[in-house]
This record gives sequence, structure tokens and C-alpha cells, in this order.
Amino acid sequence: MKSAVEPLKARRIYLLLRDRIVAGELPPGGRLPGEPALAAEHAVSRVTVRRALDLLEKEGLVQRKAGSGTFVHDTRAVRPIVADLSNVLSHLIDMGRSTDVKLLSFGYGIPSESIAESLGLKPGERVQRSVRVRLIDGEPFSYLTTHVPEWIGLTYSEAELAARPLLELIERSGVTTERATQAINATLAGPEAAAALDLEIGSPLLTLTRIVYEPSGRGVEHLHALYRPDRYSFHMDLVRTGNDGERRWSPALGWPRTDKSKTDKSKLGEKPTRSTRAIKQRS
Amino acid sequence: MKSAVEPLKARRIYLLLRDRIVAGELPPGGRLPGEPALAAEHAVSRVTVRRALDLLEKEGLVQRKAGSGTFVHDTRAVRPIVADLSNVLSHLIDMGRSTDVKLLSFGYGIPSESIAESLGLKPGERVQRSVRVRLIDGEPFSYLTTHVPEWIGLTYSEAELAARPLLELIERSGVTTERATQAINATLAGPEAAAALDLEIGSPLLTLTRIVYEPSGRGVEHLHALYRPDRYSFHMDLVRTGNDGERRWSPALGWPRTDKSKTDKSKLGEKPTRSTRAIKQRS
DNA sequence: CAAAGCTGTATTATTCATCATACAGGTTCC
DNA sequence: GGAACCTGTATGATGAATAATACAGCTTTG
Repeated sequence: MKSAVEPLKARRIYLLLRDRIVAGELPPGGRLPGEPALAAEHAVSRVTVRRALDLLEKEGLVQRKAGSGTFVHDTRAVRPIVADLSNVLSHLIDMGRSTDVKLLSFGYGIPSESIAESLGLKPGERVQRSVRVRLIDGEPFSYLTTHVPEWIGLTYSEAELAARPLLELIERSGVTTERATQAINATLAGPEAAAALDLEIGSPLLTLTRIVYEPSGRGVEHLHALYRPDRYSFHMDLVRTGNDGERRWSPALGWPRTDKSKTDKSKLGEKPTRSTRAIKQRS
Repeated sequence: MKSAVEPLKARRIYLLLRDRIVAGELPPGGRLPGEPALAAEHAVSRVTVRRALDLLEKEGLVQRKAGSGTFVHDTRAVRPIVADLSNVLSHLIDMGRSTDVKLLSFGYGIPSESIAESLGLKPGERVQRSVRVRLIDGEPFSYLTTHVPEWIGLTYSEAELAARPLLELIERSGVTTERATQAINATLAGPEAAAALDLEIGSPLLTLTRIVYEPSGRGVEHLHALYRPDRYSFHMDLVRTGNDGERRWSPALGWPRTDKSKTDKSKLGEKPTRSTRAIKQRS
């Protein structure tokens, strides 16, 4: 007899309405059904509908006008930063210079088994672990946990880490980085990440796990990044390659990625378009 | 007087413990603190701790043994499918795993403004909209919503859509697909997606929004995909290209798919330990 | 074996989200 | 202006999640 944990009705209503909005069912600028109507439709009280709408309003998805109604906010004005995957790290390095970094934690110790394994460390080898938050325009958008073998980490100071891109520091130590693997996934915000990113616990997050290798194959950096999906997303252009028999999509390389291509014709789907404000790498 | 909506303490504990586990703070196979200890540590009742552990157990992250304790399940055995970003679906077929498709919805109508805009449709032009769920080994892992211009959609039947890849059908209609853009993000599962993917409402999801263009620049397919992060994740290998002055990371193309590194590197996991306590639960 | 610790389970009290209802005040439309 | 909407706000009642406590049965340790 388990009571099925039906997590907060308000949350359910919130997610339902959110889906309708982003799916375009409720067009931007349109008015959504009144609170009594919504309450009846979903068989909940108006108070609950109200709390769902509070969440939507806080996310900027709707705008409420007393006496008039609740309207779908034109979300196309606020778009997340788009990071081009075809050009990942240089993009991040660029960003490392135009954004602020807050160093939350810094120290040395024995890594967990999984970290040690992915870096190819011998048992007992120590690592430097750091936790940073990156902010753009003063707003946090990424929560970065990095592990670096101790012998590399010792070549720079805590202050340097807070000021310069980690990869630059690694290369300065004499290591050459040649290959990297990364995986993208999604997760929920735990207490620490939620606090650092100014989010509610349980908010969705984009995750990026990247391991950078030196030519010999040993790992020199293990990065685990959490991104706020409303402020950051990955983007890539694909081109069709191969012959008829074996046709694939491949990332478009070396293609003129002047960011103005998104200003006229948006190709971002979902919450596309019209880059009113947002990103400019300078700020 | 807003009561800050502190969604379910059990959920908070669940997320906290989950983070510790995937961060490696609690090593696989290790025993985590007893339920009374956890209850005291987080100032909640044992019942609540219990419900958090129920969630962890349902996710397969821990294994409980009556009379003995709760142990971190060796999660390295069950890893999500890793999809190479440059070769998304053919990869699955290579693995010899059977993917089924369930067609949930099929029909024609006027698209939302954002869809119409991203496909480059004229006002009033109609689209075919379909919702499908893809399963691997009988388990759902993706929820796909596609929009295709009507003149293309009419060239194939509902039954064909359920049986063959959409892109194949589009090309069969005479259209050549050459270019595409896609964006990756994260979101929470709404009621429909949650039901289709056999998840709780509010679970994290990976999203992929892809728009495929024909040479003339008109959009021929708008795909919005939701993936279960525990069963699917994106992976890519990067190589360093360019000269000293302008060094960049680019996706490695045509890489050998039998690379074993992807099977053990895709582990996400980690997060700082900061408090340093815990983790010494040996045996 | 016995003690100590653990998970599994049940019971009751308390706290908090939700409900149902009512009313104030703004907006829209006739 | 006035009727019919709407959002904003407050009230007490109800129900669900959590807290506090107790005990059974199993596992490990000495």
C-alpha cells in the first residue's frame, strides 16, 4: 500500500501549461483560460491553479494583468546563450574572458573511483578538485566541477584558476591537449547546484561531462558541468555527407559561423528566433 | 506570505543522495549511512528518508538488504545508450538492438507560429504533425514530435510512418536534405511525455530540436525529441585542429565506432565533496 | 549465542498543501 | 453606466505528507 507520491498538483498543472505554451498550442500574446476555467478543467482548486501560474510567471512564460487575464509572454525575446558544438572549446575560452567566474571550492585529495578511472590515474594518485560558477551579466548559468591530476594542478594557483580558463592553464604547464570526449545529458538540480545557480531544487539542468586527454592517452582534465537550460543550450549545424548507400549527418565544420546568421533567419526551433538581446560576447 | 513551495522533503533527500552517489562520494558497493543516521543528519523523519531511498531503489541506484543496509548499486553495469552526435540513429542499429516505434498521434493542421516560422512556411500553410515513441528492447526512451509540410507528408501513409524512419520517407518524396540545425537542451517531463516514457511527472529530460532543410533553404522537417537521460545520452569525440594561434576543438569525424572508450567514459558523475565526511564507509 | 545494528512495518499526532468559498478591485464590452 | 468577466486576496475546512514512536525480523560482529 504505497501512496504513489503524487508530487504536488500545482507542479503538475505548471508542467502541463508550460508544455502547451512551448508547443505553441497557446500562441504568444494569447490569453489562456481564466483561473476558474483551468481549475475546473483539471479538477483542482483555484488556489492550486494560481500557484502553477505563479511559477509560470516567475519563469517569464506568462504575464498576468489584474482584471484582464493571463497572457502568454512572447518568449522569443529572451533566448539562452547558444554554444556552438562544432567549435566547443574555443567558444568556451572566448566566454571565459567575457564572463565572470566565482570559485566556490579548491583543494587537493583522493578522487573517487570513477574519476580516477576516467583520468587513467594509478591508485592513490591525487587530484585537484575545483568547483566554479560562471556568470554572464552577473547571472549564474553554469556550475563546473573539475578534476585535474595533481602534478598539473600544482603548476597554477588558486587565484589563477579564478581568473583564467582552466584549459589555458593546463596547456601552460607544458601538456598538449589533443583529444577529448564529452557526453551531454540531463539531470535535476540538487541542493548545492540549485543554490549556486539560483534555482529551485529539482529544476532541470543540462549536463556536460568532458574528459581531455594528452597525446599519450592520459586524462588531464575531467569536467562536469551543469547548465541552466534557460540560459544555455548547445547548438550545431549538420550537413549531409557520404554516398547514397551510407548517408550520414556530420557536424558542419569550418563554416562561417558569424553569429549574425541567427539574426535574420532563426534556426533554433522551440524557442527560436529573433535575437533581440542575449548574447553578445562582450558585456 | 508565500510559503516558498518547498517541494517534498523526500524529493530533496533523494536528490541529495543521488548527487553523492553519482559524484562517487559513496563508492559503488559501499554501504550508505543507516536510515536513522540519515534522518538525523538531514533533520527529517525516518519515514521521509525511507521514501527517498524508495526512489533511489526504483532508479536502480541503490540496493537494500533487510537487516544489513542500503548499498550503492554498481551503476556501471547499466549505462544509457550513447548516441554519437554525428551519426545519431544508425548507431543504435549497429548495436544490434531492436528499436520499435509506436505512433501515438497523426494528423494535419495549422502549425503554431513558431513551427511555421522555423520551417519557413507561408501563413495558412498546413503541416502534418505526428507524435511517436521509440522503444529499445521494449522500453521507451524517446518521445518524438515532428512537423512536416503538408505537401511532403501526403506522400506517405500513417502506416509507413510507423514503420520507417521519417527522413527516409521525406527523401523518397523527392526532396533532398542537405543541411540541418539542431539544439540540445533540458526540460522537465510534462504529463504526456511522462506517461509515454514511463516516468514520473517532473523527471528530467534531454531535448533535441532539429530542423532539416532542403537545398533551397525551406524547412522540410521540424523534430522535437525528448529523451530519457537514463537511457539515452549524446556523446562526441573532439580533436584539436588548427594552428597554434587559432586552436580549436572540432568533432572527430569518421571515428571508429568500436572505440571502447565510449562505453566507459560516458559515465557522468561527480561533484565535489567539500564536506569530506562520508565516503569512508568501508565494508 | 547474544548483542548491536540494520531494514521492514504499523500507529498516532502534527504540519502543510489543497480545497471551497467569499469578496475586493480592475478590465472589457454592450 | 453597468453587467460580466478577470486577477488579487483572505478565510476556515479538509486531506495528504511528514514526524515521532514502537516493534518485528534479519544480518553482522564479537
